[in-house]
Amino acid sequence: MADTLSVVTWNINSVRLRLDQVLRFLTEQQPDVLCLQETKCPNDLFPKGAFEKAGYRHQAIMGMKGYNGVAILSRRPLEPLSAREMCGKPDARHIAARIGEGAGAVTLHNFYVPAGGDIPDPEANPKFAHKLDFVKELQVFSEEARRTEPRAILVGDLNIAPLEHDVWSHKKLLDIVSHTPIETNGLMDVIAAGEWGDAMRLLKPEPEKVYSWWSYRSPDWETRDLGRRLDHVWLGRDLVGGLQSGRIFRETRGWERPSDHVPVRIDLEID
DNA sequence: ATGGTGGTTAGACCA
Repeated sequence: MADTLSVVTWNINSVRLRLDQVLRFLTEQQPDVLCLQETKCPNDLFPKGAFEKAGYRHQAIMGMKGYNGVAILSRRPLEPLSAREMCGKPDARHIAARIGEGAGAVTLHNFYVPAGGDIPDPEANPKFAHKLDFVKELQVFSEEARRTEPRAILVGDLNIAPLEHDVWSHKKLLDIVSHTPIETNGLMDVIAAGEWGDAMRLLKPEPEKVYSWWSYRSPDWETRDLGRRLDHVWLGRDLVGGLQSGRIFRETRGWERPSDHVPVRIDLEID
């Protein structure tokens, strides 16, 4: 019998400040699973009860004070898996869970890759060096996942727009952190190592422009449309064939006091 | 070449 799983990834940039927006989105769209990044919320202050009331009783959270933070909210039972300390730092950039049981189970990984600062030089900018180290570690992780977790899904704010049409101007952004060749090549190596299927690009191949983020610093984001695709859903090789549909909820960027990222959703047949 | 905006949390730090 066909079982469809809907998964959304959304960098919310403070889950407490935008709790009403998350609840509105969940009420309207009712995805099975919502993966959040940049919750900026210690675990003991996470608004668990509000999400439970909305039907998302099953939660795996990994937060810290002030920065970063990831969470998985689910209407289906989930088994929390151990969160990884990427680059040896306990900085709440990964969480994982298993959803479903037996042969139909999938493993879901939610990552928040470091943004990397402004200067695209690892010698001059330790934040960029950290980002490159993180991507290398993601490659090692993906090789392992390909061998041991073929029914895996990797989502998150990866802070890299890997393809030419993942940004508003490929040429103008080649020196801009998130689209430099060292980052985009690194991310393509991660995809190759995991044999991941890039779900949104399977549905909307190049040269269609696809964005999930618009800077706060650009006024008239909607008309100028200087976006980038920083948020990703990747499917392990045993899941790619089940991909049904996807959507990017661009309209949430126009909500009052929005996140600079918008939700990205995929619907997937898992058995 | 620069500065533009936003969140956390109380002066920077991060995006």
